[in-house]
Amino acid sequence: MPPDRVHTAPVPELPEVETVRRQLAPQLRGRTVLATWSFGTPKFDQAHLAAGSTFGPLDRRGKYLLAALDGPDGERELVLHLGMTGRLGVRPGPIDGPIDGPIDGPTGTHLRAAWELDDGTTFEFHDVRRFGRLAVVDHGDHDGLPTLAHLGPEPFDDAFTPASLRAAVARSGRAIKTQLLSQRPVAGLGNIYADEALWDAGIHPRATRLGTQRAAALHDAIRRVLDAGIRHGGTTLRDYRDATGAEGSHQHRLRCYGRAGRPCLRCGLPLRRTVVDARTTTFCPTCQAR
DNA sequence: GGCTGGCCCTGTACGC
DNA sequence: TGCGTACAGGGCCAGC
Repeated sequence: MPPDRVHTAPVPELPEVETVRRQLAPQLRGRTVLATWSFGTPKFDQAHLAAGSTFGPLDRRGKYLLAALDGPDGERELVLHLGMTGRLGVRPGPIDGPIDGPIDGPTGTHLRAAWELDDGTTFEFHDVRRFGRLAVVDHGDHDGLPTLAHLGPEPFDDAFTPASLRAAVARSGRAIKTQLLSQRPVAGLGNIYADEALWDAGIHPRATRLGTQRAAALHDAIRRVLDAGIRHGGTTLRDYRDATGAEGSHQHRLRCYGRAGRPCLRCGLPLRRTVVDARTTTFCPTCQAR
C-alpha cells in the first residue's frame, strides 16, 4: 500500500484552538468594538451583535472559543468555532471588508467577520470553506449550539477520569472513534488526535466497550497527545495557522494519523486506512486488534 | 433519546 | 494545458 496521500485540511482541534486562545486573549481583553462587518450568511451575521461591547476574558470549551462581552445588552458571549479552515487574528487598521477572496495579511484569506477595536486594530475571522460559525448569546446560554450544550468534560479537568470515560462509552453502542468525535465522552478531540490517542492506547477505532485497564490507557493517551499538541503549538498539515499566522510543529510528531501504509512505530507492520463515521481513520491492525 | 445519513463548502489532486 | 470529478471533514438537522 502506498503512503497515505495527505492533501486534506485537518481542522483546528483542542491544541490548535488553545494556542490561538492564548495568543488572542491579551489582545482582545478590555477592547471595545467600534464597528463590525460580516459575510452576511446566518453562520456569521451575528457578528454585528457585538457592536458597542467590551471584550472580557477569552475562554475555551473543547474546540469552541468563548469571549465574554460586556455591553449595552448586559453580559453576553461571543462564541466562535473555527470549523475546518477558520483562522482568527488581530491586525492593525480599520475594517477592510466586504471581501470574499484572497487578501493580504497575516491571518489568512476569505474574511467572514470583523470587529474594529478601540485601539486602532481589527479582530478578524477568516474561513475559506465556511464550516466555521459564530454566535452572540447571553452569557452561558448555549441552547442554540447543541454540541456545545452537551459537551463532555475538559480533558485536563478532574471531572475527566477513566471511570467517566468508560461510563460515557458504555452509554452507547457506537464505535469508540465515533463517540470520541461526538465530543460527549471528552471535549476537544477531532480526527487527528482521536487517531493518535487510540493508537497510543492500543484500542481499535471500532471497539464499542472499554474495560477498566483500557479506559485508563485511553484516558492517559488522550491527555498525553493533547498536551503534546499544545506544547508544539498545534498541528499544521496545510491550513491551520495560529493567531500570528505561524504554523504549528506537531505534524512532525504524529505517530499514526496520515501514516497509512507506513510502518507502525511500535510493531513495524504497515498501518491501515479505513473509514469510521465517514472520517478517514488510520490504525495498526496488530497493535490495535479488536 | 439515540442513531443514521445527507448536507454545507471549497481547494487540491488526479485522470483523461 | 484544461476540464471534470472525487475527496477531505465538524456540526447540524431531518427522519426513523
